[in-house]
Amino acid sequence: MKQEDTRPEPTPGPTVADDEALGRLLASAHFRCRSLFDEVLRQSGLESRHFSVLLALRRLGPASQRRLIDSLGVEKSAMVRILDELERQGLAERRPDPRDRRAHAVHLTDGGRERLADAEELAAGAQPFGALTASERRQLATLLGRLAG
Amino acid sequence: MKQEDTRPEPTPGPTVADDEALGRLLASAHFRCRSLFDEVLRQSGLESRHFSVLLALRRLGPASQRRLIDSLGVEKSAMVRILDELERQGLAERRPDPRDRRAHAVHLTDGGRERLADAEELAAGAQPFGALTASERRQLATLLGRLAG
DNA sequence: TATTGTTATACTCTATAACTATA
DNA sequence: TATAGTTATAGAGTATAACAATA
Repeated sequence: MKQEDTRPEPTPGPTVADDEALGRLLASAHFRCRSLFDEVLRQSGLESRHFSVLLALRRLGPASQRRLIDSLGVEKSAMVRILDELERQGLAERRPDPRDRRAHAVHLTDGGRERLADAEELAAGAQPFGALTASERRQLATLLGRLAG
Repeated sequence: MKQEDTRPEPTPGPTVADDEALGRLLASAHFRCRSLFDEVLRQSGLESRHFSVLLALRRLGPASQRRLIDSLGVEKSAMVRILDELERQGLAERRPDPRDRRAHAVHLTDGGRERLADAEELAAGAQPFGALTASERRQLATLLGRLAG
């Protein structure tokens, strides 16, 4: 029979209630961050989701929807809608991919590039993480990266 | 005329693209955390939002909807729906508040208390922040707290 | 058979406004 | 006038399944 250890735990260990509170904090920070972005971007006719896709297109160059989806972690049906909206505004184009006739090569248009530059200037004023120093932002990115795994 | 400083900035300063990437990380961590919670809680017939309110009721004791709203940061119309669902399952009750006839005193029922205990046991298995040590969790809470302001 | 993209549906969360009954 | 709560609506997000065209 094992001996009972009656000493209190050295570190109490996180309770479920702690996890729940941290989860709410996560939600609140997320929504606040996005609403700050959206508020500032509104003047450019874009929202966060468009901005993210335009940035990805500039970063990756012409890319299939599949590649954008994997790169941004967006649902494929959501990506269809976002690209519809970007095309309607003339900011991106779906062109045929000569190497795979199922796929589209999504291109950033000149207009899209300009609009992105404008949006970037606006977004610089959003400062959604302005409460944190550069080092703290890196800390946060590391911690969140481990969670998003 | 001011002299041009041609030295590179010591710390490059966060770009808008960095902020955008961090925002996506925040979103992804948030949704992953909630889906882990919901998945594990499903067996108890509760979802995260119910769990949060039940925890708050146990923590605060009988409380007005206004108090729950302020305590959890939920919209008042959302709180109405959550309490409707909890009442329908017999887990909480809206009773008249003798001191303010506009307000309800929301009570946790015995059934609610039991269901909460069951849900807590289930939720302990969710480990939404299991990738982090206790100290990292505290770090994360501090950083997010500054963002949620 | 698997993959790319499309369409449709459902549910959650936020946000807002209009409304009631009280204070 | 302001507050507590209700109802309704709109918009964003996730998630899923079914489908067409192509690999």
